[in-house]
Amino acid sequence: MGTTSGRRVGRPRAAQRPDSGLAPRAELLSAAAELFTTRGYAATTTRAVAERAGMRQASMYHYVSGKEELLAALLESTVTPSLAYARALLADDLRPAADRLWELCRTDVELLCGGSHNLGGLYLLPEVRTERFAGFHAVRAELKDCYRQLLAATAAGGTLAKSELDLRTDLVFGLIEGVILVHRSDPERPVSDFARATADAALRIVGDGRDGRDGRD
Amino acid sequence: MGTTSGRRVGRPRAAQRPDSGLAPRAELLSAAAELFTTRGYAATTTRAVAERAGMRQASMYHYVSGKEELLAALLESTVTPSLAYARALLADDLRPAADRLWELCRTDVELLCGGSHNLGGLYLLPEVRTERFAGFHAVRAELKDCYRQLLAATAAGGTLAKSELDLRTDLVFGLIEGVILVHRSDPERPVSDFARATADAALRIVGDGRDGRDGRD
DNA sequence: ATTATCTATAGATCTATAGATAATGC
DNA sequence: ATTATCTATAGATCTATAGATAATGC
Repeated sequence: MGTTSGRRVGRPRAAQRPDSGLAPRAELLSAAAELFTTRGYAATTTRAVAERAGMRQASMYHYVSGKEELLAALLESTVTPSLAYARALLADDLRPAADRLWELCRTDVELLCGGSHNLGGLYLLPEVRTERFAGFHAVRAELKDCYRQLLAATAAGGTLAKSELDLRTDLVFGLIEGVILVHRSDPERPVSDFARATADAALRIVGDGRDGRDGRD
Repeated sequence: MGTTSGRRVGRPRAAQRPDSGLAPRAELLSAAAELFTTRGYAATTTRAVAERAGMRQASMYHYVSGKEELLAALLESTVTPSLAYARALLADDLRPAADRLWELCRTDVELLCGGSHNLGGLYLLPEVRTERFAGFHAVRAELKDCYRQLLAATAAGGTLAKSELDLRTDLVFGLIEGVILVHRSDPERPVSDFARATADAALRIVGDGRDGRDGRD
């Protein structure tokens, strides 16, 4: 993987820094994650990304085709693990749907807020709405559909008309994604507590009264 | 106001279009609102704003000092009316706090989603976090504090410890602001219904069971 | 020979200012 | 004379490519 040894092929970097242990492409992604989330996508230059990853601006093009590829990769990395987990939960039809929905919410919040960078914040960038990120949007739509199916399978969800079900799905999904903003406003709060509290809130929106679903609190 | 008559002082515009009826500064703000929300702040050029407002790029500087001033003005215009209303509700101590909180949520969603542009979406721009917009942040913090006070005054809120109160305030406030994203995903839904549903959801997060607060539905 | 990097730069912006111009007002 | 606009442009970017260079590999 090129991460291991000390001596590496190719011209040495101009400004060498302590080895991050990451492969160059991963370093670029990490740098982009930080800069895109804190300064915004459009405001971040290729120079800023490359330099933070320890290389010169032009060298970046050895690994990626440009900024767009970085953003696309980051977006998909945010949502793909959630989808995998959501599908597993959907298949596990022994557990009550409300428990599984709670668990999905909790895990999503942990994933969104847990990473070192506020990756979930990338959802919110206006640039993301463009055609270029259709792949991400498709995965996200599937994830939302998992939410809808779980919600429909709960006791409270079963009683709702379709339009009302769609509305509550949107509200729950909106709460989970919007939670990024909340986390931003108080990053001190322990993520695991926060994730549980958000999942509780989500189930209250669904209309399920029970709290403290995992026995704690 | 210069809006009234047909013949106006000064060199005529190069590309004249049907009179929008707005004063030039208002035209600029409206153009900026649309472009900032749909394409993002950093990605929007002064040329794009000016041209959409019907004037050449350089002419914009006759009315504003640059893009930042436009964004600052738009942000404050979004949050100032909410704050005024929140204060009025806070002072009206005859009505139950839960009713007033519900009303505040509903009105905020209407204001955020109701305008022709998705102005609330500006909150989400990463650029907004900078020092330059301290004025906006101050007003927003006051608004959030109104939410906290109303929430604390509800029956359910009165039983909460301080940290739990802060958490629920953040969740409710996050839901209201995040609702912009939900609205984006389905702009067809009638705003007034949506606003009521969101206010219901907010009160469920607070822990107050009652629904359909204004007697409808 | 292969590879990962570098330096240099052309071409395409974008912002903000300087100075000219075409209206109305008096 | 005053005003609102225009055209033109200097200076400051920023992206993406071309071509050179300094390592290891064989």
